[in-house]
Amino acid sequence: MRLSSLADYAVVMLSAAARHPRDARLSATLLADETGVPLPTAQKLMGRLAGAGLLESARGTGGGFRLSREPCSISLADIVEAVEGPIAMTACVEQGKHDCGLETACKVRPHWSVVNGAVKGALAGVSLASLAGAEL
Amino acid sequence: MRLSSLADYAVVMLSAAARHPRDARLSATLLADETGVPLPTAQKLMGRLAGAGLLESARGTGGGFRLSREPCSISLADIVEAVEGPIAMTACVEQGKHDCGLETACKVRPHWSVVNGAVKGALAGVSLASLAGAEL
DNA sequence: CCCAAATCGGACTGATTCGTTCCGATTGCC
DNA sequence: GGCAATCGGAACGAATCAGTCCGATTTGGG
Repeated sequence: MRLSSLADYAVVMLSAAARHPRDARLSATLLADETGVPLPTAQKLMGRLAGAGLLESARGTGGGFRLSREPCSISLADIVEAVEGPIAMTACVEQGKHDCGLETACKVRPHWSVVNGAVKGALAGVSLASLAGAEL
Repeated sequence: MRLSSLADYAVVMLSAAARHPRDARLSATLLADETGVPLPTAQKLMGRLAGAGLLESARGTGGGFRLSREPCSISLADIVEAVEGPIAMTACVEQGKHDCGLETACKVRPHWSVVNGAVKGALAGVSLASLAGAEL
């Protein structure tokens, strides 16, 4: 029931990125400096976020990253899913894995769907804009 | 963002236990049979749940486990915390660990408290009684 | 009163995942 | 055309997790 620290770092780095002008090129080095995340880890993270479609990357001198969407339309759920994979608290809520081998008619499974939805909703309700912008 | 399978098993086993008479002695072997959880793993889990105070244990012949509270007053949050430790999505929401080394004035932390509370609430809202009892 | 069966409790091992680090590939500038 | 800067993927070490086993303790019968 804990978030991986990679996901935690990703949230911090993206919120830092959202505080920059929308069309600026941010290098991994710059964001690592601003946030305090170790550089190699930051590089890995930026790459993964770009692969997930949250960032656009450009190589070469003067390259870097740029948010591919507006901060208000990027949620915590998006970030977490980009880094950790689909949000599925148990194996049985993940599609295509209904063979948990336990009770054939599992009375618990329907409840997990509800809980999973609630958790996902809590994460989806917080946008990157609100993280970057402001005091609580 | 995923629950450990130990926690998943624990929920299944406790919901099975809740379907038995309140004062019956349940052995780890019995519950393992009913749920399909491997016996050694079930033993380990029951011990941990007893240590957390959710179960009362009795040794010797005819011993076993018994719920220490009414099913309606045991929530998913209780079970998850018993198996996985405190529900804290990030390190900074856990008390006594405010030295994350990142930004001194972290703009993200207050939001994590909110999200953490929402997740915890979602888990606390489902009681063991509703898990054991009924169809959705 | 002693013995034996049954059950809990904790220690050990193997595996998977996580976190980190490093080096090669690609691009733009001089 | 060479050089510097930056992304991209591959490899390594550490920690946690899942699973297994054996010893400690208690009850019940002989």
